[in-house]
Amino acid sequence: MIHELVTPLQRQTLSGDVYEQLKELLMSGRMMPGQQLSLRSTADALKVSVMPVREATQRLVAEKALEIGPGRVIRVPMMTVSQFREITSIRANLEGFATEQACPRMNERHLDEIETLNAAFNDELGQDNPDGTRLISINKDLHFAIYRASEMPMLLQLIEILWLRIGPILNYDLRSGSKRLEARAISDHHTRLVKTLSHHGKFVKAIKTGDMEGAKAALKNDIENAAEFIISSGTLVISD
Amino acid sequence: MIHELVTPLQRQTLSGDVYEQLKELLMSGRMMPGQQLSLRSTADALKVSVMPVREATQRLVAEKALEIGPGRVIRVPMMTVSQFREITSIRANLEGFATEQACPRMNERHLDEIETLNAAFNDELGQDNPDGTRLISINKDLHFAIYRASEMPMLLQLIEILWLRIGPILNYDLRSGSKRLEARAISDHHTRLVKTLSHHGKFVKAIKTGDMEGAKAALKNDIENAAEFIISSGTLVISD
DNA sequence: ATAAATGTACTGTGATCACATATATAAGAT
DNA sequence: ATCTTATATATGTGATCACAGTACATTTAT
Repeated sequence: MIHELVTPLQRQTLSGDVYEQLKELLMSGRMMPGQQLSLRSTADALKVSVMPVREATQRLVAEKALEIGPGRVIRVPMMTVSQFREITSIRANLEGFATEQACPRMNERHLDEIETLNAAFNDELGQDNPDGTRLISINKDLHFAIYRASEMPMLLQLIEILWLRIGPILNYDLRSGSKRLEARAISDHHTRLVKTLSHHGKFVKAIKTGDMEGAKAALKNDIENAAEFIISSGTLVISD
Repeated sequence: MIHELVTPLQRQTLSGDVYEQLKELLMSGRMMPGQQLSLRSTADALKVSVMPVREATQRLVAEKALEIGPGRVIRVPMMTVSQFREITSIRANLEGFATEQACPRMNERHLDEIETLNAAFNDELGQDNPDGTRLISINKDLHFAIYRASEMPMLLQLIEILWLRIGPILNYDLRSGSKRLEARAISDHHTRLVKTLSHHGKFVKAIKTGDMEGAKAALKNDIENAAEFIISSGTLVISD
């Protein structure tokens, strides 16, 4: 029978689709901090009514992935250094906890997935001109593959909220950095990025050998080094 | 001119007000797990249009404080034992972290506020018939007074999401418990509750003396004992 | 008497219109 | 030329209507 072959095609709500799209835009850094977005224009761009866009944006505002400025303008939030430090601190704790919970629950499928992602990451890293956006995308998938092994959906949701907030920062830095620095500095930029991100090697290794404490330590190193890199690059707002 | 005398009346959005109201209803346990709510009826009850109620409920659904069941019915979620255990585990970690961060930032004002709340809590506890709802309310204020001292608004928001989910469970147990048990068992019920909640004594004491590790330990004790009490009371869903 | 069909009253979702307000543009006066 | 004022444009918010479902009771046919 056909009925059992085709996808149930249970159509999500339009609001949900719009939310997912905007979320992806934010996490992949296609929107830069401070950028405004209007309900009607994005509704036109997405070929939907304003209604779904309203609900999606309101949800993102609730998650602090967007904010309403003076005059009720909707924009992607700027981030101060202290705010960034706070999130980094929370991440080190929460994602460390997730790693700790994930380790004893690791099975073959998890390890295969992680290994594949790690290989893809190193492949991209070996290219002459590594695609920063792609690196960050794989980076995200790698982290969440580990956290998902903890079998704690609620914990995962909390971590996602944090990533949603730092997503724009990560990629904005990456993109604006390429333009801001002259050619010479760019390679330096990349060198530092590579050095920062390559901590994953130790991280993944620790995960695979079941070294829980080692994995936690490597993860915190990863998070804090990346944060230090972002802060020193000067893309954040100084005022508090 | 009158204009400068009257309250600025900068009215928040109606959606925001409705959200706050529903949030309060949920956290104070006025709605029981499984209870449905319709947009139009609650809109009528609140004397507003369905529009604000829609946005408020959607936000609560996003925070998993409400859920959409089959037929797209909106209801306050049931909670399985494993889900409850997960949240308890996350809470012990996250609120422990908040306490750790709060301790070195404690000043006189914080300590005064905490002391006042602690006194109110013990007063209510000393009554013949302690008001369970009030106890839980003070309990919540006490915890958040401490967490707020951490000066980490983002961390606070994450913890609030967790409390929003367990709020209904806490109070539902308290209310249905009084009816479910016969008179004799009720006093036993209360005795256990008192014993469980009175861990606060040690908790507050540790906070005031700046004993960070002691405070963390007392807090985890508090959370885990309360959780054990809830689980053993049998109000949670067994199926997973 | 039982079961199938139908109707009715709900549900959330999406589109469209009305409104108050803020921002930018342009016209006017000094 | 510059500052003020007025108009126009665009913004989010809220209300209302239309629609596609679902649950349940009533009715009808077997």
